[in-house]
Amino acid sequence: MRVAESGKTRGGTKTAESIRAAAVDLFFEHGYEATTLRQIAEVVQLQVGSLYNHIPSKEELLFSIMSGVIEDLILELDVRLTPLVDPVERLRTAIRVHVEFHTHRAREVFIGNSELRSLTPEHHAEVVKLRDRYEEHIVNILESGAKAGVFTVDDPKLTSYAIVTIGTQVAGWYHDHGRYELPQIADHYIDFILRGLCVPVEAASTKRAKSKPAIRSMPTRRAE
Amino acid sequence: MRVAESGKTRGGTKTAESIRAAAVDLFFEHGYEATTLRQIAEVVQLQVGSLYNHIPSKEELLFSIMSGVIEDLILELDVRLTPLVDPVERLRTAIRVHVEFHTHRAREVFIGNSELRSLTPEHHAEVVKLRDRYEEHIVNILESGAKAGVFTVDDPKLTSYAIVTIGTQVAGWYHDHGRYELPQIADHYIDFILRGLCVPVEAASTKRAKSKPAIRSMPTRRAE
DNA sequence: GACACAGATGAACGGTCGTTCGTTCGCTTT
DNA sequence: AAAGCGAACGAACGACCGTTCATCTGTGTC
Repeated sequence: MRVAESGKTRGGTKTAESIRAAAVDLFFEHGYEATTLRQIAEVVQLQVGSLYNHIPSKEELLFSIMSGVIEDLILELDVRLTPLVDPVERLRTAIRVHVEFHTHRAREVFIGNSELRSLTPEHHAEVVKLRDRYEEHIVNILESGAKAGVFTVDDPKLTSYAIVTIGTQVAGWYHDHGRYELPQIADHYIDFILRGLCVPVEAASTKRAKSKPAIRSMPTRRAE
Repeated sequence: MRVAESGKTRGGTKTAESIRAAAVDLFFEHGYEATTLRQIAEVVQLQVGSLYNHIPSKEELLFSIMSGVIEDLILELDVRLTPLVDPVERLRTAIRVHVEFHTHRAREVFIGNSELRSLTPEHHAEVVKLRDRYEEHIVNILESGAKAGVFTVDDPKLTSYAIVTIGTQVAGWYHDHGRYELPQIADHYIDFILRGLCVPVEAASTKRAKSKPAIRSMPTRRAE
């Protein structure tokens, strides 16, 4: 899979881009409030004041990270979903994209999920709007599948919460070269969710899987 | 259901208890790092310095909140699970306890899930150990159910992640007098999860439900 | 070689932070 | 009435915060 790299989609000079990258690392590790502009400056080998040649403020830096990652996610989902029409296949792909994106961009995603309250009211509202727009995609898939009679879903919104959160939390513990391969994880949850929607999984799950046996080992430790 | 009220289980003077309560509110609303001891002092009508007659430090205050809430959760789960032997019934109850506890103690739970990195390494390790102990309970239920042949579960650990996270995120948007009743939410997710484990839900779900029709409306907005 | 200009510098600003501490207050026990 | 003591006070500590700004530097253009 190809997920757009951090920041590739948005412009920015070399320096601005490395400031952003350093901020992502530090915000992820210590949190936005606990991260100092002086720490960021040290990583990018600059004086504190020099940062302001590239960013308007600390809060704007956070906002650009948070809005950027959701925009990329929506973009990626759109691209991957466009050629598909079958609701089951669309849901399967949506889950796969969600899991893959959230693990590939885990640090940014984590920031996006935990630093909302540090935004100004205006930026807060903007990010929430983007997030809503994403969840709407999932709900739409569920509803079109329900209408087609292929999903059994009491309440699309409630169910979408479950689906999204399952995929999101993978980012919390997955890391490369861990015990689980990413496609395995995605398939595991896809099957789990499809069964939850009363889709006969054996027939639907032929795209992948079947190759590897069920895994029994555990990941070492959840991140953070 | 009766969930132990915040702090009831642990001792503490009147003042110490109101400091803890104020801290929970403020940590929840603004985050640990962004919360000032002066804010806490103002809420409990004290001078800043006086707080130190009741707490050893700001970090210890956070730690007592975080460890306390998990301890209460484990306690509650133990109490409710003890009389049950049937794996399906045990899982059903575990999910119900998880959802109910996480909504009743939403503020503390949110703090517990987001402020881990503000703890000292020692406290961090201790909280993680408690969390692991809780998840072990869920895994055990899944494994005993799998052994009994009533659950179909490829990977108990992976599946327990999904189950726990579904129940946890409810705390993020549920609020009293919202569009959803708590038992409805729990039942909805219980059925969803049981189907994911290949348990025939129609036969198993007679305990509750059937009374109200499926709901279609949405909650106003996710919290935070 | 003069000029322009983006970007780096580093000192400084006004604030706020968690924590400490000598002191005082008010209640209980003698 | 005196002594003892937990708790509140309030000023102070040193450290660090995000941000500003006048100044310098280096590179490309004419």
